[in-house]
Amino acid sequence: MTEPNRPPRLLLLDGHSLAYRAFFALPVENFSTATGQNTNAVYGFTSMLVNVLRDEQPTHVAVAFDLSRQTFRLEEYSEYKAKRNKTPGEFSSQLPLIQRMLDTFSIKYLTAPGYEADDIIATLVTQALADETAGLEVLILTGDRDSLQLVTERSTVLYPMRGVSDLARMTPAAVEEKYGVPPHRYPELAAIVGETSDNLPGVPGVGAGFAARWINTYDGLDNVIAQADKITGKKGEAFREHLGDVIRNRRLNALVRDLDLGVAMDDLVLTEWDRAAALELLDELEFRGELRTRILDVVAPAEDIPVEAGVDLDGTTLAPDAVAGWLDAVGDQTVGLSVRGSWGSGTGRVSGLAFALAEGTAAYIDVEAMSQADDAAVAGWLADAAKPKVLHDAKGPLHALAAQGWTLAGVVEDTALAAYLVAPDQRSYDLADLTLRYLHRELTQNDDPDQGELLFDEGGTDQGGVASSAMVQARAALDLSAELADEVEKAGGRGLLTDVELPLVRVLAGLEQTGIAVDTEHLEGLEAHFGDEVRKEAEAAYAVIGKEINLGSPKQLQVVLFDELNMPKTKRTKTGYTTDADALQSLFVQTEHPFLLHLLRHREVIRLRQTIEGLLKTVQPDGRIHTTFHQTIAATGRLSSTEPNLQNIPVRTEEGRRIRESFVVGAGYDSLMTADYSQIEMRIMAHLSEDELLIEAFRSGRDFHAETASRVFDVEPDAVTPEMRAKIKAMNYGLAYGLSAFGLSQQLGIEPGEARGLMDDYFETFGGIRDYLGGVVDEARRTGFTETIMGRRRYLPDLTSDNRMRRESAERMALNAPIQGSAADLIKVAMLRTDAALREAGLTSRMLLQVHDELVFEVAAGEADVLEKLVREQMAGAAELTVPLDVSVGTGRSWHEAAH
DNA sequence: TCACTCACG
DNA sequence: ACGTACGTGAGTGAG
Repeated sequence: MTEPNRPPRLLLLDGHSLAYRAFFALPVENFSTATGQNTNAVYGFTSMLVNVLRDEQPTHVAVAFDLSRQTFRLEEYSEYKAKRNKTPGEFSSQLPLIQRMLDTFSIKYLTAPGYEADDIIATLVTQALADETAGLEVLILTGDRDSLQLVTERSTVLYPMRGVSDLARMTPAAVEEKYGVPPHRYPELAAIVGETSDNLPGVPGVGAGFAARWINTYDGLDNVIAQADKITGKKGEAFREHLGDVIRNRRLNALVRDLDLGVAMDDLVLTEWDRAAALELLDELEFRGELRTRILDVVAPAEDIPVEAGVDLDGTTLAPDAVAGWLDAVGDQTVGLSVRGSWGSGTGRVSGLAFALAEGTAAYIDVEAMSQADDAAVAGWLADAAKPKVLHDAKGPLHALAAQGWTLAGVVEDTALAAYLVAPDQRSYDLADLTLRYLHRELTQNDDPDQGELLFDEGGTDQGGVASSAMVQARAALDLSAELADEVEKAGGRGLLTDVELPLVRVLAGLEQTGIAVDTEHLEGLEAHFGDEVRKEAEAAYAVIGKEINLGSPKQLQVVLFDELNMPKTKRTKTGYTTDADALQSLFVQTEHPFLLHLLRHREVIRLRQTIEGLLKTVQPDGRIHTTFHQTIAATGRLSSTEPNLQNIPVRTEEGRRIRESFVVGAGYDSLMTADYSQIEMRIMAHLSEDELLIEAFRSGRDFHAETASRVFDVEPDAVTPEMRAKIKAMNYGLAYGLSAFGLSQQLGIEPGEARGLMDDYFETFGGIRDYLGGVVDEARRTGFTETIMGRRRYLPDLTSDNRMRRESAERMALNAPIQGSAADLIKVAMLRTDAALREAGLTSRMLLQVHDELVFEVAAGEADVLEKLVREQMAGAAELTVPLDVSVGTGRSWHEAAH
């Protein structure tokens, strides 16, 4: 299944030239199987192919091969390609393997007797571009420069630069830039210059520069030839002398564009691949490492996996009073549990429960029709920690069950969390997606006996299929947990899952259920205040430009700023020029136009008003906001918060902080307390890098940024100026993001040169950091993933991308993931420890929020001191690092006051 | 639905 | 030559 809106894109590969390049680029001795089969060309070719499939997402693909050396060109010119070494057997033997690989990917490969791969590609390009309505874009991956003549606005050549890893993107502009002639004139130039690899000599002493100049001056090779007499000097002489060669070259390097290949574009559509055959071939070629993973990632997106047979399920709808007996019979078996009903943060109801057992039986209980005895039996079983249960995404069901008055214990697996740890970059962890991806079956009950079926006992009723779909889901969760257990194990994530993520579900459910109290009157007052400001600024802005526009429309703004007011153009975005705050600020510095000030201020206050409106809408009848925390969204391991997002409440400006005044202590409690880790990410950096100076800076307990600044600038700590400190602070923060000199210069408003110098000095001082950061990327490239202190992995296949932007982006992710992810690990552990300690100590105070490095608590009367001590202890002791974990604590009536 | 902008750590 | 710091969520405009 292809995504419906994917642009149609045809990828054509010159199999021969690419494999040939790979053959010489990769050392044979590193690529051969136990049986002595060489695989370097297969490896290199496949690697290029999957990278381009991944980076370019073509919808149609074909690979062209030369059939033999016997082509029409050889017939015309017996010396054609004569200087080429005899194709070594080590190479030829790999071509059939490449073709088998293509078969398993369901990619067509084509040959044509008497013609070369180039001619096949030229023909397909011509076919593809002829049909304007299809709108196919064409990409040609080839190591043969003759194909440059095929470049147009809609067809691009990807040309391998060195070896097999870097691709040059040859658009018409790039061809013109590199050779000085447009693509259709490239073969004219090549005819003059000659092509050594094809044994086609050109005009001696004439290079691409002169050839391009002639072609441009006389408007094409034909005219150059016609007016050859006019060319003066030695080069002109040489040209006239070798005119025959030039004409022959031009004839031979013209690609044939009208072969009868007998294929239509529709035949080249990428379709389902043969997973079993591909795995078998990968095994046979002994491709075990990173390429295997990359292939499976790229060629096997979840939706393309063929659906295998379903499962038989022997299902029962339990009649009233039958529940206890059924659950008794289950004993201590692990049960897949699916909860029907609805839920939100701290609310919900249960309408049905489905249980599935590994042996194939399943049962459904209509909760609304249950007897009292059933209720008791269910309650007992749910609360029994010795009855192991598997759920998918347990936090929602936990809320619903709690609302029903049921406690859930004995959750041994959450398949959403397991799948997240195995591959944290996924967009969704839907049960249906995972079932398809890991179990290769659809998450629906099946009426087709060949595909497995759902059987009901005689007495069973299933109105609308509710019971059967619930049982199918319970079964899917159970089967998935078994399947994912291996994957989790392989990814080294078992400890993290069992000791951190799984128990955290309960803590998060608690936070959501508790919520945080809001002073709605205060919020409403602010809303009115900022509303006034918005109107005032809008009117002032309209007055300046003499008309009313929608200030919230970047498009209308661009018209005003760049067309009407003729301001200098800002940085480009996809659709125009940016109007973000940085750009407006810089425009103001240049033009001092008052419209900009009103616009900026309007943005600021409308934003605050929006934030307030959003918050007011989410206040529940209990006067509190109950956010939802998501545990499987951030690829680094962080939590996220939605409806509303309480992790991005303004704090950086005075006005913004007024919103924090609205988050207040609730009835029955004394105050709010915040506790946050200071410089958690730099401390992790110190721990991971083992940089002695950095560790020392933290152990000293003095101002960290000033301390590091004094080291970099080599001055006494007292002599560190605010400017020096600010620069090093920006540097310290940027480190964990994979900073660039450019980024740092932007941040600080200094010249890139100065930023570069600053970085050099910094890394000179903290050599351990430099070595660590370099090592992280190398290691990740080798293994395919990064790892946090607690072994949380993030896979970054783009580290080997041929696309420079993607590759560098992946490198920055690789730098950041262990830092941000380790910090996430730490605070999760801190939450678990704190939660346990609160219960242990029997305190009434409770945890309300987590904001990445900060925890917010509601403090019960008389518990302030003991709570602070407890929280400090649990947070600081969350991990044993080579540097101390510093926790700072504040208390107050509101979140604002509780800041420190 | 995507692009832009901007809030947080 | 080209784009430029990591990770999120939400509201709005526009196609």
